[in-house]
Amino acid sequence: MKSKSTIVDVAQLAGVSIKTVSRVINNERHVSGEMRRRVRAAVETLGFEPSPSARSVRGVAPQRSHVLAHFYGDPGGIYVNEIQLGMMSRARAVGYSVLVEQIDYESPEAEARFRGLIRRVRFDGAVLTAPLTDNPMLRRVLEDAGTPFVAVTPLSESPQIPSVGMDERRASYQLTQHLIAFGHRRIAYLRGLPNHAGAQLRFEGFQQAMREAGLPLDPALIEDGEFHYDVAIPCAGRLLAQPDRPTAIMAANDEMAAAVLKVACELELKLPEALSVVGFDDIPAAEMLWPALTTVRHPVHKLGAAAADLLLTRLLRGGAPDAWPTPAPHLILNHDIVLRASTAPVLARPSRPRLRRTAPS
Amino acid sequence: MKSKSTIVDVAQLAGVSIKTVSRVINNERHVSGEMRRRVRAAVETLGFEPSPSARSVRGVAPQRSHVLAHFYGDPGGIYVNEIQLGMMSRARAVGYSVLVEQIDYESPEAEARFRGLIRRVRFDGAVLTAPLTDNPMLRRVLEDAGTPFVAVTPLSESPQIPSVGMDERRASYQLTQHLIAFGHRRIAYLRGLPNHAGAQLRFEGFQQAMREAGLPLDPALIEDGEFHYDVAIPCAGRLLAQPDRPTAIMAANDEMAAAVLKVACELELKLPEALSVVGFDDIPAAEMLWPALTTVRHPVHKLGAAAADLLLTRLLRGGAPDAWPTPAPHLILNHDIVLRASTAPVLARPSRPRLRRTAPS
DNA sequence: CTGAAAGCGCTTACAG
DNA sequence: CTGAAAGCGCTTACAG
Repeated sequence: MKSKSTIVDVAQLAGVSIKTVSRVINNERHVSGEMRRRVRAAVETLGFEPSPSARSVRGVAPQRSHVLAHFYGDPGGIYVNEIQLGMMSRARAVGYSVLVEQIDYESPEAEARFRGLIRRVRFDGAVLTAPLTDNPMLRRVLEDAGTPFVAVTPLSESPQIPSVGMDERRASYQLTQHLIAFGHRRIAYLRGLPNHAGAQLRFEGFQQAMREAGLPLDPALIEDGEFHYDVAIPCAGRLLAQPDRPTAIMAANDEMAAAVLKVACELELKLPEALSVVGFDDIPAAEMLWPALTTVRHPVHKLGAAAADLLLTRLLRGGAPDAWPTPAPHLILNHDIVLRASTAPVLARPSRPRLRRTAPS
Repeated sequence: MKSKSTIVDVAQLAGVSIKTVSRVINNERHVSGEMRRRVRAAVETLGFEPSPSARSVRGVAPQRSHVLAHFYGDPGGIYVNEIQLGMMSRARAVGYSVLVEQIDYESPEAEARFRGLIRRVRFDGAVLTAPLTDNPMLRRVLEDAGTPFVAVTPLSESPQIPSVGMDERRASYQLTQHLIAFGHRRIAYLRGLPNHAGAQLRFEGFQQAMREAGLPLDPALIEDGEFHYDVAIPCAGRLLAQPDRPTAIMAANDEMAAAVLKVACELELKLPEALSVVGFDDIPAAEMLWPALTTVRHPVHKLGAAAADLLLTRLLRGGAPDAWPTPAPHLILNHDIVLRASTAPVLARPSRPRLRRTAPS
């Protein structure tokens, strides 16, 4: 209800031409201090705000929306929120905001929806997180629109697309070594969903550490927990029901590790002496669990910030909105191994009578 | 890189005037089927898309952004994400997107920032969550801008502002009754931050149930955990170190309840026999804890959806973007009490020798 | 350094 | 039902 005045009003009040007003508004050079001052004053008293629409009718850069989008695939939970917070931490400093959108990437109408979205709400750049990062449709649509984007993924999938991630394989390798150093030899593994690039890398890190230590990879000790608590519960049950049960269980994420702890508590195992458990990510619950979970701190917040940084430096570079350098930057952020109470040296277990063998499922 | 064609191109191809094209685009009446068909065909072949900027230079409705904003104050975590998901579930069906912004409401430059935000990124409506809901500055700025907003809060703070919430007092009351029904008489309470409207209501519900049961409110059994896990740890420690320690502890949220469980596990109390614990909210960790936490399911997702609904029905009503009805709607959504393993009937405890009294801190 | 003119792509009156 | 004209608020050439 405020901005009713136009450039003409300002020009009249300042006693100059509208062109001069335009020059001042756009901070062009070749304006005398006197003129500039007069125009500024007029703008102030009238509370004049240039109409964005009118400005962009004519050529002019397609007008920045000052919005960065975050697209993600699965419900995501805390992970999504941390990425956003990381993005915001950088965005707000330069006057940008963050828009979030869950993409139903498997739906047949996904492309039409997404094209509609990109036309309707203008955003200057986008961050994609797994499992969206390797979706060809999204890439194509974003490229068509000339919207730069950054992938949050451990894999540098394309030299054209910048990405940020952590070394998931190495982290998993280190965590496995930690268990091995504690004397564990029968170590079980709970895998995640294969559509997440990290799932494969984490498993590889585990395998590598086991191999290097000369430890066997018993297929009976590998389960697929799909990254979900509920799915991991029966997996943990099977693992711990084995006659020669593992002394340690490594889960590809904290949710599944939580499932292992739950089952172990229900079996009244004494933790961590009777069973060491490790997870991955360091979700808020990790510390709250009993015992507190040893895990890898996934620098999710930093990943969001780094992705936003990449986008913003390109967007704010002024000129050349052209393209990323080739090869596009691929950032690997540091992680921490968080040692808590859920891991302990393996105990020399008194040999016990073999239980009846459970049928493999 | 697509939409290069203008209304003139379309008019030429279709062999009509630009005015006719304009009419078809805007679905005006008084256009013959023939004309309409020809124009449609031309639009199709040219891939014509009217320029939003050009349309809005002239009068025309200020142009909807099709964006709903969610403003929140504290980091928020999973709560924030659930609100967003709820909002999205309604927004996407009608072509709206969700923008999120954390507001540093205590900063002195908050107002300037917020005014900048509201001018820069256009959003058609906003959802505010605690502790932002009763912030006068935000309200004023939004009202100045004529942007409708809905508060997510258990309190109907103003007849002008629509809100959605749950009956936090009643839920807390019910949960306390559950403990009392299990025979608990010494029930401790962990309070939350007073800047959250729910904190007070939850405490009132607890007090009411205690009073009605004729149970005393021992000040030594009330601690302030500030809704945070870390802060609640020492509180729980003090509570459980008392010579005549409580048989049940009620926490104003799940995070604090998790802290109680952690301390209890460390003291090697047998749960839930030796101590019943309840929380509030039903965060994802609630189920993962040992023992699984009895709590109130806060319908956060539904609150987000309901808030978005309120906004969208007003925005989509077409005409009259005027105002909310008076009094503005105040929706109370149902909650569930989730009974899990962390509560059990009180055990007749063998009287034990009094420990040395710990000094009140 | 300053300004009068033309034009951006579309819509609003106003005629037919 | 259709169209030629004028105009939205601003910017881009082009002169002074």
